[in-house]
Amino acid sequence: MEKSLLLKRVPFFRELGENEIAALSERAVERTYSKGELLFSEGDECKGLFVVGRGAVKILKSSPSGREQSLDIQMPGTPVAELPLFDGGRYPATAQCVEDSELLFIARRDFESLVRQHPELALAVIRSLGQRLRKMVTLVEELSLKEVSQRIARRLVTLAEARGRKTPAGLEIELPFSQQEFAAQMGTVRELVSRTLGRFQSEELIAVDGRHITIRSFEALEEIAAGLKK
Amino acid sequence: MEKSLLLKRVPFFRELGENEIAALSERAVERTYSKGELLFSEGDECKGLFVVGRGAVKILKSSPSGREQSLDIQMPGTPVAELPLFDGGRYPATAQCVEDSELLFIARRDFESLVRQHPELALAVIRSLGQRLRKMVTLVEELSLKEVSQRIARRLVTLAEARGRKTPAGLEIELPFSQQEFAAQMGTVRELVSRTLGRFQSEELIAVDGRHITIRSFEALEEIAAGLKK
DNA sequence: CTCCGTAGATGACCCAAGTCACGCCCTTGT
DNA sequence: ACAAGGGCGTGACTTGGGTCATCTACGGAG
Repeated sequence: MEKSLLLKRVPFFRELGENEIAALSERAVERTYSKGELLFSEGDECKGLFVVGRGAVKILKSSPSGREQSLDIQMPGTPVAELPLFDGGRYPATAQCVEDSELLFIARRDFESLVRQHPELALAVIRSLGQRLRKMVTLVEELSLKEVSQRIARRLVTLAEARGRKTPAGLEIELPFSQQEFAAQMGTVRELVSRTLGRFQSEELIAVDGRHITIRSFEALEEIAAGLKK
Repeated sequence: MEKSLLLKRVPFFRELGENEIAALSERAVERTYSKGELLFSEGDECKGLFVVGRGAVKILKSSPSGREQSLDIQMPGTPVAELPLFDGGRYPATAQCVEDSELLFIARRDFESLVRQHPELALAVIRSLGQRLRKMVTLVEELSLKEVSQRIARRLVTLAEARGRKTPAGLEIELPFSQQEFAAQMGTVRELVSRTLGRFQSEELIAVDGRHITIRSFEALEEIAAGLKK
């Protein structure tokens, strides 16, 4: 059984010993979803905790007119929905698989009794909520106070820092998602992303080839992100 | 000494017994600030936890151009800055007194040792972080997917629900802050707030008299907030 | 009483960004 | 091989909302 292997990868559960992990993986149920399927919808009652094993899960808000704001994308090893699990409320947003995915599901009561036995777990939950809160604060700041081109520049910069490969031509990065998805993360629409990347390219700040982007002037992007330059 | 009285009012510390409260209030330092003073700035290192005793503290982000996005306003009895206290990071935003205020300050190490002795406190922290996170998610949704008039209508509705007084003319509410501040909370500017309230008034949905607002058609406001109507 | 300083109202203007429409390319499935 | 659909590039247009500049009303200080 590899459930326990997955559980051990979750930063969340690092504090637990072998036997707790084993006990937990007894209780955990494996579920598979295909791309596009919903784990739950905003407003649903929270039945338990999900942990991403394979694939990816997007947390999102959507408007009646069909626009979508992505709040976060959970990759393998991350928990989904620890917030409502704790405060007993409903899911504040919708969760959708963006690829075919395998998840572990841990029923609410199982998780609760686990926390009672291991209060240290609460600290891990705090860390996790804290991270999310910081992300949301940053997002609010960008949506409210920054222009779209600034947000895009900022994103390119952070992507480059996180996983850029150095080459003679510059830092190379791979966009990990479609422009549509990129736009949803930045609170704008596909067209603007396309246009802005085009503009950056014509100004020779970047070179675009499909989802493959070479950064030719990291500094200029940083200035745009900071609002010092257009 | 009334420090302990204040501490007992904090939902946060409800779990503590008499002696812990007493011990904590020994350690807590009273500080007074005048209107406009900063408690700390975004990016500062976190020295400890504040608890609002009197007055009010605004948590905000601001842009170089001078615009301001208010994230939250803390009233008496609420803690400020429990997030960086826990994850050890820096303050994610700035805190400013919006009135002359008295606060308690609890040094980081004191709080930490308290949590070690009383792990239940962690659950209280989780509740508090959770609330904030929910607020931020809602804010992101509004900034990204709703128009300004929708946000304003929604706010009037929630204010009315929370503290509206029924009168023959309709529900009456008192705006608890200036239009400037109101705008900062909704991610817009003063002028738009003024104009929108004016429009609502001319459409006879509300009657405005200074900060005193009478809601004449609650339903219409709800429809606007939901985006069903302009 | 008068003088500021702050809060609010309002009109004129401008522009970022969202919408619509279309065309192109590439992949996938039949 | 072809059709169908998804992802992307682009031009044209509209508009919400932010900026600027006044003007007025009110309230406190001197």
